[in-house]
Amino acid sequence: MSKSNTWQRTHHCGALRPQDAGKTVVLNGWVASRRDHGGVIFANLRDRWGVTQVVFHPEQAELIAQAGNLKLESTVGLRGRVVKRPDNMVNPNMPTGGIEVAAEELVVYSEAKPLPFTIKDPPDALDETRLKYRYLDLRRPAMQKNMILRHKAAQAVRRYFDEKEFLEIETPFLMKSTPEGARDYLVPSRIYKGRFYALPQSPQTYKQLLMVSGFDRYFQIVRCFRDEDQRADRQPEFTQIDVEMSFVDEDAVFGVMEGLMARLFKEILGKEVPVPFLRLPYPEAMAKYGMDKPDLRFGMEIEDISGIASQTEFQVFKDAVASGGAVRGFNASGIGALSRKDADGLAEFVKTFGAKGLVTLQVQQDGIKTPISKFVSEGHLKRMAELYDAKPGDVIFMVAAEEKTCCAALGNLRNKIAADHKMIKPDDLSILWVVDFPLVEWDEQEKRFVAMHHPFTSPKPEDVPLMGSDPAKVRARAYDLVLNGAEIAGGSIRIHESGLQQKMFHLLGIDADTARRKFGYLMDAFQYGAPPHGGIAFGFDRLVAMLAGEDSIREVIAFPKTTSALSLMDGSPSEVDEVQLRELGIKLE
RNA sequence: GGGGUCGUAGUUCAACUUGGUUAGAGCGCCGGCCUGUCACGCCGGAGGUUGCGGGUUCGAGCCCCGUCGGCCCCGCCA
Repeated sequence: MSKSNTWQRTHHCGALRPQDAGKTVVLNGWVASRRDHGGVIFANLRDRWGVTQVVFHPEQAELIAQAGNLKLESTVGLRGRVVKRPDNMVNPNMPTGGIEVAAEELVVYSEAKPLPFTIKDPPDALDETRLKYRYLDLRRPAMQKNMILRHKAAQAVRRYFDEKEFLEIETPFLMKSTPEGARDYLVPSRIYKGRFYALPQSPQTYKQLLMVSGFDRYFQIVRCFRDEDQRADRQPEFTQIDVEMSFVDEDAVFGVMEGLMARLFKEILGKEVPVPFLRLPYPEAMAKYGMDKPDLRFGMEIEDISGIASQTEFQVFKDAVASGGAVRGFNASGIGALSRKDADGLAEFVKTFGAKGLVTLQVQQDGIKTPISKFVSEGHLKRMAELYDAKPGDVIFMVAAEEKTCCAALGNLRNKIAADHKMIKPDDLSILWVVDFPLVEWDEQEKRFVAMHHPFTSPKPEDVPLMGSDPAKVRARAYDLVLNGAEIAGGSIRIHESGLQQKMFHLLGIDADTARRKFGYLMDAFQYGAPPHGGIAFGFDRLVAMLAGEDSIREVIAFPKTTSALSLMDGSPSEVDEVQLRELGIKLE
């Protein structure tokens, strides 16, 4: 059989069952394993559908010789007869374990060199090795499963929006660089030297313009680019489910998105998700959970005890309150005794969020054990314990700092304690809207207000008068969707009047000239009949990662980059020819 | 930009408290044996610029400085 001809398979490697016994079949696949017994030889053939055992019998000398030379991960074609295995040889761990294929003819399409690592789950290779040979890593069943799940989620999204009369419309990847937001990836223009396109951080302005065009109900599964530092859940390019609707308020957007989430969980995981979702105001989220993406799968709500704390003789507490900060904490109920080492570790942890230290109260049968007993009377300690409703076996964690630091330290500590003490049951689900975000926040470095969401987010109508007098108090018509403590979507009802948009730019310290130069097209568009509109964007990679039960979005992206934005496989970014640079009019320093 | 952690055979790891002879093991690879395994088994063998550069030392995988790279985190991410 010539190698140039690919045998056309009759079945894939996960298909055959005992009822197929007697059929002559052709399989194509990779040699996943080979077990040479000196006489009989077994091999497993793998493709993306499954694995099938092939058996070579010693009577066929030529075949046996071929099989004996089979290299792992070579691609082969195999013709043979399906044989039902005797009961004592059935492999119950394989879907195809009831049969094997007795080989009659074998062709090696491509012999594989020894692999840098074994194709198996979990991988026995480091991330670095996996990324360098990503095409091999993707052969692992777990990765294949993730890619299939991602595909299914994308198809479910498309079906859902299509049913709801949304239109999928593509928007440009080469667009105008905009101020605000993340650092842009720039693309030099060859025709106009010295000018640059930017890759979209999101199709935000385009989808708003599509609303002006009358394409009420738009969605797109679209790549976005942000040149910022990476994390387990952040890649330089990532995928959004981008959505926009006209003539809507928050309720209309929430309704459609809750339906989408329910559909995805049902189709992908077979799980029912109760709708509507809880709506938690931002100030409450910050006060109780210390963050705008709270995980409600466990309790340990944060309480402010600045009142009692300032009455104690503990200078750290008194100073914090006196200087306008707070003393807050939460009760890690039932975690039991805390070793010195654990306590030190947790203190180090909160320090990364700016806290100076961590105060612990260990409530025990015979009293309260705390490092601050020298400064705080027994009465005060008891009142604190009461305030946190603490019983023996509980540990109260407290941080004294300015409010922002209290939130960050305690909010993240709360998550860590829950994770460390395995407080989250596998099937628990926490899904909620966080609403009533501030429109802007003060940026100490830039000495100006910056948009908390983005500059096109509408303020609440009743708060518009405050834009001039007390901007920090203005609430936005913005919302985030939070799933198990991760922000998976964010959106808002937008500004659709050029006047209000100008006011917003003014508030952000963007002068009229700059606003016109950067966003003139949007403000112009709003003057020709703009519908009230709003929308949302999902982090599709994060969503898929959660559905797949993965901690890092790298596990659900076929070809991800490293935390330093390198592609270890193809070596990008790379230097380019001098000629290319000259054409673009670019000189390197 | 900052912090933590890691980098030793193709690969995953080890080499101890305190720098000291020839840097070890599993898997993989190569050779041999094996007719029912399914991570087959057994015997033997090859395989090393200890990421890279410099320094300290009689002597460095180990200590110091720099650099490159992986992962996690802070900042950043409208």
